[in-house]
Amino acid sequence: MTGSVTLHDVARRAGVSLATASRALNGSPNRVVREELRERVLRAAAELRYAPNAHAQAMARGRTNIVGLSLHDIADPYFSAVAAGVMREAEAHGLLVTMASTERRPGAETDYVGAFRRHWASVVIVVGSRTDDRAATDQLAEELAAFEAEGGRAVAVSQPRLPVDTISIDNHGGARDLGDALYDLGHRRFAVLAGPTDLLTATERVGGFREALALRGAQLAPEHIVSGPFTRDGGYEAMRRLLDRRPDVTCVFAVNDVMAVGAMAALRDAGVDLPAGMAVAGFDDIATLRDVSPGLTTVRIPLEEIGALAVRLALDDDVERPRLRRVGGEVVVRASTPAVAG
Amino acid sequence: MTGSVTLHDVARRAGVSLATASRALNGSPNRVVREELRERVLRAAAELRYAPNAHAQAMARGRTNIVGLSLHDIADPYFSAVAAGVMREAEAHGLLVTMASTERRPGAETDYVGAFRRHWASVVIVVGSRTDDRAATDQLAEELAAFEAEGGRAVAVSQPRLPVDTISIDNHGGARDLGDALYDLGHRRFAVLAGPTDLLTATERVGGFREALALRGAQLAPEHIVSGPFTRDGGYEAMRRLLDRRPDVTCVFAVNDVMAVGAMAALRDAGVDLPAGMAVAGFDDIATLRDVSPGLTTVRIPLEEIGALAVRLALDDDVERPRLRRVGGEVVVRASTPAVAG
DNA sequence: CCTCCTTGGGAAAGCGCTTACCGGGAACCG
DNA sequence: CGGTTCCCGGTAAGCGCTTTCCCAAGGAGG
Repeated sequence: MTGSVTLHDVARRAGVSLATASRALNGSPNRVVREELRERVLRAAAELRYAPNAHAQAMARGRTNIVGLSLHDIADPYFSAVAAGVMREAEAHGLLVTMASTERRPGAETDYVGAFRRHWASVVIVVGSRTDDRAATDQLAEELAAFEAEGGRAVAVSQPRLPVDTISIDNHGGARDLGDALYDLGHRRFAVLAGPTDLLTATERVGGFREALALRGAQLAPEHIVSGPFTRDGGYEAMRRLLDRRPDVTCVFAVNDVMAVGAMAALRDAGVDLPAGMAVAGFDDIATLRDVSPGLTTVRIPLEEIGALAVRLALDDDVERPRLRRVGGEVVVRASTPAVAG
Repeated sequence: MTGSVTLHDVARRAGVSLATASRALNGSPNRVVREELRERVLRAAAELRYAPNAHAQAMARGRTNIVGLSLHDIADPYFSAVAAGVMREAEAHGLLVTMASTERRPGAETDYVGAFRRHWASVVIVVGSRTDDRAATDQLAEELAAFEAEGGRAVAVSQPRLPVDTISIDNHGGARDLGDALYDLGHRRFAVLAGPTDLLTATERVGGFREALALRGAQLAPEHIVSGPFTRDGGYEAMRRLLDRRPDVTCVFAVNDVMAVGAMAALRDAGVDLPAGMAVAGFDDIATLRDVSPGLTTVRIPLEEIGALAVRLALDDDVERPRLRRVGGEVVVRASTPAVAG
């Protein structure tokens, strides 16, 4: 950028040296600037609309106020909720958030963490969950370790096996509780729209649900488990494939709300009456979807709070690290899963 | 950050000077580095896991690859869709997005643009629309002008009166078309949930809708226009207040989808049958809400495309500026607005 | 064999800031 | 009244990189 006003200009206009100008503007520790000079400097800065160069400050100070945030897709309400929490908390601490969307491209997290390293981010938050690609996870772990070795602080959300502070959503427990609740409503024959098989978030939810059913002796046949992307269309397609198998079930658990809504659309298109013809449950309790009709039974996850927690974890300097925080969910029963006769 | 590997380390390990190391890594223009040295440098860099310091590069080069994005609330699907477009396009150009959420706090945009200026962002995108606070707008205009004077490029979305490239959504025309479509379905007596009165996006939509009705001679009494925040709860509350007035209307236009969904919830809670008891229309065609039931009639706005366009506008160097791009919407009629007998 | 050009590496000057460190003057003490 | 402290402003050394400028070496041409 050309022509920007520098501290040099301010100092000259105020008739003081660079050092004094800097001290006047930053109020340097145990160092006083005479009130008169201070005011002269502040006035000059205001008159010139001086804006300190963040890069120069970063170089001189050796640190920044940047939070790097990597997530799968900001348009997905799950991630945008977490991002909102991160941004709210970051703002409260005077931090600026630099965000990168991996679009689920393998290895993208690692690239972005690298970018954040180059920018000397003081905090990096990685939100995601891929379980299959071991090599990619190892690379990410290595990059994060390098980042922390340089003095940065990293937090992973829903991404285990990383050598940093981790926030883990209790997908297993939430799905188990949901399974129990659905059983208690009288359902016995279930199907699951299982999401992507390589996403831990998805497989944990399937696992918890299966466990609940197994304990109660309810049915969940392998052919009643259909996988598919974590999207609306993924839910729609998975539901279609399930319907093709003419399953003898009364209740479908889609492992996230977005898929559940797609599934409901597929059911409607197939002429199934909702909720009477089929009970549908989701997971996450996405705010935007709280008013779908019939109201979607789901597991509420405090997504914004998780984002905020990630920032707080990164900022407090606890001695023993890495730490693991588990965040639980709460079953919310709505109209989409009516009680049925046992 | 301490302990990070610097170019100096790489140069020493490769047995060359800083200059050569830099040239080898960047492939400087009209300047050749002998292949053998080049390889030595690259190998050394890889072995040391060298990551160039972005701030040092910014200082030396006088520019950055940062896009600053300011919006109202990333958790709102309208803004997260635009943000997704910005990020996708930015990524394609090797840019990093730094994002700030104003939470609708007055003057926050100006603060954030200031922060982006300090970071020498090469592009700043402001998404928003506040019409009342003239002083705040002027300050923002001044800040953006200063930013562009320093060589940056700014783009405003839905925010007129700013001395920079602007993308304007045709709210008026979209709402007009929607009004026409609803009229053609047989509706004659309308109400509007008008959104915040200080948001241009909202008032333009009301204006366009009113114009369509006026032209056709349909009714839109002032007491049938209720304002409220652009949120789900805003829609719910506005609808409640409207119902208290026992309006004699067959169709409600909520000026965005999120409000429309809240309104539908309020109608259901009031025992109104949907869509038979009341037609409801929205605006935006939020992707996440495309499967609400009954399907919401709305005006589709290409939000992601608008985000991407903002980046492209900022990057191409057209001579004549500032430019104005108008983006239109398209009416999508779904089940929430059934035809009625004239 | 000498001069002129080309090739390509290195030294060093910044980019804009922070922060030791230095030093002059005033205040205070014996 | 000289010496010791403070107090507070200035000088300058970096932070890690890019890039201009200089210069040595080798090849071509006379």
